[in-house]
Amino acid sequence: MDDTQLMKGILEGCVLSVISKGETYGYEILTEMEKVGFSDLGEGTLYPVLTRLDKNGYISCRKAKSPLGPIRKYYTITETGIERLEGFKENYKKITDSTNRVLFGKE
Amino acid sequence: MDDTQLMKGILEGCVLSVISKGETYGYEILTEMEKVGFSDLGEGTLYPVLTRLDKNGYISCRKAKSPLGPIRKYYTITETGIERLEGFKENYKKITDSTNRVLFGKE
DNA sequence: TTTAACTACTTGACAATACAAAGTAGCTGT
DNA sequence: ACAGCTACTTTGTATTGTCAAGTAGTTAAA
Repeated sequence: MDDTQLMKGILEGCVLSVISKGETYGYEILTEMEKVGFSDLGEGTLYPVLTRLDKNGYISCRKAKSPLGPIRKYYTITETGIERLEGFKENYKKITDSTNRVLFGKE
Repeated sequence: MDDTQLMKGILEGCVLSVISKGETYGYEILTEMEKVGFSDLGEGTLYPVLTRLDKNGYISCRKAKSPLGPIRKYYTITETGIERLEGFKENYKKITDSTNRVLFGKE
């Protein structure tokens, strides 16, 4: 009924894209995502994505102390991650092209 | 790992959109969807969507004999379905706008 | 010093849904 | 009789976004 399903799969690509722009950590990604429009992205949504991306080898992780607050986990995109991101972008384009055609009749 | 997740939620909106253009039935929707680019959409994917849309009152159903093959179930969009489709379109735009911003840096 | 507010990450349970696979069944042409 | 097409059903599985609650460090106000 709600559109939470629309987020599926999209989120992973977006997070990977944010990380591809330079080393960053969870909390910062969270604010970055909010800035571009994913306004009510919860921590319980984001952090599992990071864990998954790490486990799949798309990003690598390093721990470091924060100047304020608890320890941070800094993430960097890997080679495989870059490939994955490219693949994702292509697929995303293909699917949204089809969708736009159906929804709005655009070419 | 694969991009099957990207379909989540999108499919429902697309199918609803196809039905909104005029009374139709499952098999025809399947070919229509393939025509616009959802090329390997299986029956086991589409039919549950139709059942769900019907159960939620977004479409209504009527059975009729087919000139060739077994009985067809013809679907029409309802008032609620039209509203749902409008809501979906808005939400879809919002999310893809955000996504495009992250992925391609577009405005 | 206690309290709140902010930073920062973790974990468990839950609901949705795309897809594969297999099955049922009617019709047509060879 | 059989293949091939039309047409819908059902069962099972894996993935993943979200909610809720918890842990924990820092700083500043009360």
